[in-house]
Amino acid sequence: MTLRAVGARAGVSRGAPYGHFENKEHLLTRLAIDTWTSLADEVERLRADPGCTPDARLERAVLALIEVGRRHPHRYALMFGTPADDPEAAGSAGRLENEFLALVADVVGEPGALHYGALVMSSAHGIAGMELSGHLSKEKWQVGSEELVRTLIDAIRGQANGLPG
Amino acid sequence: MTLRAVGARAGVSRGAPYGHFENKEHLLTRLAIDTWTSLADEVERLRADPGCTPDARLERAVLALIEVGRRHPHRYALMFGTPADDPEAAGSAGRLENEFLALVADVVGEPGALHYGALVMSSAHGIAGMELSGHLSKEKWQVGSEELVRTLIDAIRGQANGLPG
DNA sequence: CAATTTCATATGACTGTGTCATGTGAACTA
DNA sequence: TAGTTCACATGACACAGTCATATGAAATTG
Repeated sequence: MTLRAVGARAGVSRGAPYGHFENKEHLLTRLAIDTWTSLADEVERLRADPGCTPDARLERAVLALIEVGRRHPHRYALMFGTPADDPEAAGSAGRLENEFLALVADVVGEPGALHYGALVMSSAHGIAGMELSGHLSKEKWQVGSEELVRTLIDAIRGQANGLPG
Repeated sequence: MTLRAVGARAGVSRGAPYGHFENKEHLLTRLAIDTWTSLADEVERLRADPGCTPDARLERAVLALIEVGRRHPHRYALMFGTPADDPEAAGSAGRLENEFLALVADVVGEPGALHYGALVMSSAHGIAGMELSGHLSKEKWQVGSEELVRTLIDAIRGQANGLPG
């Protein structure tokens, strides 16, 4: 997305955004932060929903992340493309990570939650990325993202419960 | 990387690459293909090494993918950023995917190899991506990529062997 | 050896994009 | 009414991707 395109869509000139943002990267960082925050809000609501098992809640959270990639690929790329050294970006990303951490802890227990949380977060991001880039073709692998998420959660639950410590 | 920078490094002018590549995207696609191919070669050699267990071989293959991300972040981004609709790119990517598939089959058995292969490939990509974007800070998660890879492989092996079908 | 074709590259021009200095008009304020 | 503020437009600059054209060296051909 070019700044001219942003301007055109908003009906203003190309230089107008520079009154509100220091440069293009700052504008993009703002978009990334908003996306992180909105997704964190969604997962937070979802985590408060008592109407399903911890497994199902975690699954829906992971699918929510993947859905952002499907619906807003550019925004999704910004989330993980924006350097994490911006404090506000790191904060909003951390909020989502903490939501995932809590959901994972409900599935695998508190010890090891960080461990499996990192794996779930990374795998979710990887599934989204593979699907986005077209490298997760159903024709090739005969599975879709939804089944992968299911398999992932089953695997870590089994691993965590079967081999404590 | 701009084409002018490519030219400067090669000691030629900015337009010189256009005698060899149709446009910038084609040049970058070529880089992506070379990276896919080189990694597939490396994993193929690794797979022929009889000196370690199937687990260890798969682990080293995943780490090889992550290592590309560490050493050549731009090339890594090109691999999964280049649209997979280019036939040659799809072919070279498919070669690496098949190497992974074979390695995974040695660990979890033939049935379910596609299933777990897709998960391993996606998770590996996700771990690499999280590390690259700085979202896998050891301070936050208290784990590094190496341990995540270990955990991932343990989890899918346990899952595949414990619950057949 | 001379003429010709081929080929990689240089050069200059055009477009599009990020950026900024400056100007302008409207809304708000004293 | 005059001054301040604020968002935006305008025009300019630099740079990147692209292409048409020119040049000069190497290879080929007679």
